[in-house]
Amino acid sequence: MFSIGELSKRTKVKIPTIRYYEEMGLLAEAERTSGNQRRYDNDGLERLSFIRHARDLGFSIEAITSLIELQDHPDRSCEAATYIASSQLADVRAKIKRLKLLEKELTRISKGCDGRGVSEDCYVLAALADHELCDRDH
Amino acid sequence: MFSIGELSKRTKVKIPTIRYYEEMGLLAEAERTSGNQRRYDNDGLERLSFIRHARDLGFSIEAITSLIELQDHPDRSCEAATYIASSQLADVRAKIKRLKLLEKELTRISKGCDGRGVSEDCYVLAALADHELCDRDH
DNA sequence: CTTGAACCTCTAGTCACTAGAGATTGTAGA
DNA sequence: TCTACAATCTCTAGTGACTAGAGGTTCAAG
Repeated sequence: MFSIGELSKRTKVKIPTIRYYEEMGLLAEAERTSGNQRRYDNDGLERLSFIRHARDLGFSIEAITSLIELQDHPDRSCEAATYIASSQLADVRAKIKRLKLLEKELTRISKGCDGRGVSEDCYVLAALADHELCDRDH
Repeated sequence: MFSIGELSKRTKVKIPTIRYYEEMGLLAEAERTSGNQRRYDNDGLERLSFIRHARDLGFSIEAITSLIELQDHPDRSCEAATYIASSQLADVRAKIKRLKLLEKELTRISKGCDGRGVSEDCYVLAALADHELCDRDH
């Protein structure tokens, strides 16, 4: 049995965040000492690691809640879990695509006034003002 | 002179968002009719387009505030603006890098239980629970 | 002059935390 | 056993960039 601070250190999840997860129902309510402090065991550690990993992968709290529910009801859980993971993957791919477009345009914009003589107007500001200069929509 | 609804239509920025930008000081306070409704001219339209474009590119409200200040004080504005744009670009590139790692891992996870026979435990959940399976840290 | 769409302000909610105040508890050393 | 102080507790409020809704007012077409 260990304290919230210990759990925090082991999982690298900040203390207020742990309490927040508990409040949100992601984490079961922890046992308490007679003095009302939380105590955790290995189960709590594993569950929090799971949550942390899923958050790192960009799953929303809502999605994680679903995944946890699936863990507790193993019937059909595999298909549902795969579905959630695939949606997440599609989401990530869409974000990458969009960011690449942004990268392209920002590269163009940033190159405006490099080492060479600075013209009267700032190219960066002009580029931002004039959407027509963009190669594509966004 | 046109109304906030008209401005919204032309810029594709929602009405409450326009008011929010005004409140944040991004947009100058609009002129008002005798009945207290906002009226905009071409200047307002251009400034909002600028803001919208910058937001689309992921610039924060804070960064846009700086860019707008630069527009009003053209001395040295070019270097400063280029700096802001470059930071933004670095940020975007970092995000892309991170998302690509996530994509890789999610692909691996999603492939767990495809069409073939569903095993006893869900691979997706197991993969999420066990960080050790990851190729890299995140 | 009437009607109803569009506008106004204000408050509160979203997501996933984070920060701080003020009080209580746990624990190591004397 | 006492003391000191680090760690914990609950609670409220703040973050960024909006979004939603209530309840009231104004504009413009017919």
